[in-house]
Amino acid sequence: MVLEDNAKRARSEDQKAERQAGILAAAREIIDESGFDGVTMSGLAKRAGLAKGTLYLYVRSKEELFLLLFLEAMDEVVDRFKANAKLGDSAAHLAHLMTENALTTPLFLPLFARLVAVIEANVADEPLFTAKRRLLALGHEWSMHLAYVTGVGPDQVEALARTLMMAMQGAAQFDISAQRDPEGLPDDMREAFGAYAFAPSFEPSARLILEAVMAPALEG
Amino acid sequence: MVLEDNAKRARSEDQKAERQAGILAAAREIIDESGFDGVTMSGLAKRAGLAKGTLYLYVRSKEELFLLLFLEAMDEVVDRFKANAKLGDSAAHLAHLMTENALTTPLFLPLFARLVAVIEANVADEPLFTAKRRLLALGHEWSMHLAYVTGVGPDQVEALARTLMMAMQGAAQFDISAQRDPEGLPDDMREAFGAYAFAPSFEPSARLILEAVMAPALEG
DNA sequence: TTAATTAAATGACCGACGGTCAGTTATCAA
DNA sequence: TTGATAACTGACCGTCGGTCATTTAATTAA
Repeated sequence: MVLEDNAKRARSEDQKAERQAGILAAAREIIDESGFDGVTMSGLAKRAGLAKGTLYLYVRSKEELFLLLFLEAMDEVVDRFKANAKLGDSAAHLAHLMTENALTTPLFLPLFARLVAVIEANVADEPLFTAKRRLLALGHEWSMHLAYVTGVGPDQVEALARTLMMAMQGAAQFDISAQRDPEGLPDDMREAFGAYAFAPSFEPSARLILEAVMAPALEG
Repeated sequence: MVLEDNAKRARSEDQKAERQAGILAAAREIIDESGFDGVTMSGLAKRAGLAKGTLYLYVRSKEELFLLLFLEAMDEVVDRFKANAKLGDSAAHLAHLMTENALTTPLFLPLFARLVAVIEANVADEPLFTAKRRLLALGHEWSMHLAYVTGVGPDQVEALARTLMMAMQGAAQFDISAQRDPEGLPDDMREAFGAYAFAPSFEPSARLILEAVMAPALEG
């Protein structure tokens, strides 16, 4: 289980998994420091203490790397939702939980925003299918818990979950613009960029959507 | 107004505008044939009958080109909504109109999906601000007409418009995956990709959102 | 008509990047 | 100790977006 720091080569499966984890950690560091465009495979190799060729033994492409990071983040979001959302929570509270979960899970929002147009567009088929299956399973888990806490029937929850996911995708997109440093922005642009931050965009929308579906569910 | 086909150089402003229009047209052709990744500046120059350097006299970067294309598409979407949505239309009908407008305006959805993560990320500040101002103005026009046809008050329409735009962004993202040729997809993936096409994703969500906001507006 | 001026057009060139592969060498089993 | 395995390396490649010194068409001045 423990890999020697000075170990030169990863032979066992455990060691290989640790190598990959090290690569993902190095990628997270670079993203924190220089954003997604700051990630280059040469730079990543250097940061992870490997040659560039070695990187490709553990990650098939740059986009697959991002996909792996997103899977981890999505996993965390679903786990937290299952742990925190309780039966009987109000629409407002659920909307708040979803917002907080998404916002405070590192890299979730920026990766979600880039998932389709940037990441999926450049991943080979096989790893894409693998990831997609995992994402669908996670989405299903999330939907099931949502049905449980809201009391929405299994026939309606899929539409509800899809609508919420769509809103979250859109809000994640807007949030990229909102994250821009206001320094150097013209005055009229400052508002235009900042007004679309994730929380004030998503939370009221999620609440509206949840209330619209939960109201009849409670009556019926 | 009429530019000679064999005109070698664009001197007047009209001629320059026509050159740029020709470049945009060539870009549309390439996108139709080979998708967005098929657009390279060398290939575009060849298609437009120009040297690569000349391209950069009319478009400051590849992403600014896409931004210009999106502005045209957005313009068309807003125009069509203003022309087609009438006072008294039901939520279901409005949702249908929005869906059709988005779906049948060439390039609108794929460009919308790429707008933030791909396009904005790589456009210089000045052209970005110019485009953003135009987009905000168009969004405002759209909102005003939406307020008029739904009877939603001016204090609420901004939130409504934002929620709808978020859902449309998300649906546009999903639609990219859904557009993938099912050929060669594993059976279980075929459903997963196809199920998220734009119309069946967006239209019911838009209807739900519109009904939630229009119901109290009609009562009050 | 000709010469001087302007600026549109050109394409060879550059740097950066993602990805590859023939060769090297650490590790382990015999 | 030796041979086999496969983890590792980094020089190299092709592509692409973007630049700029130079060319040349079009316009203006002489």
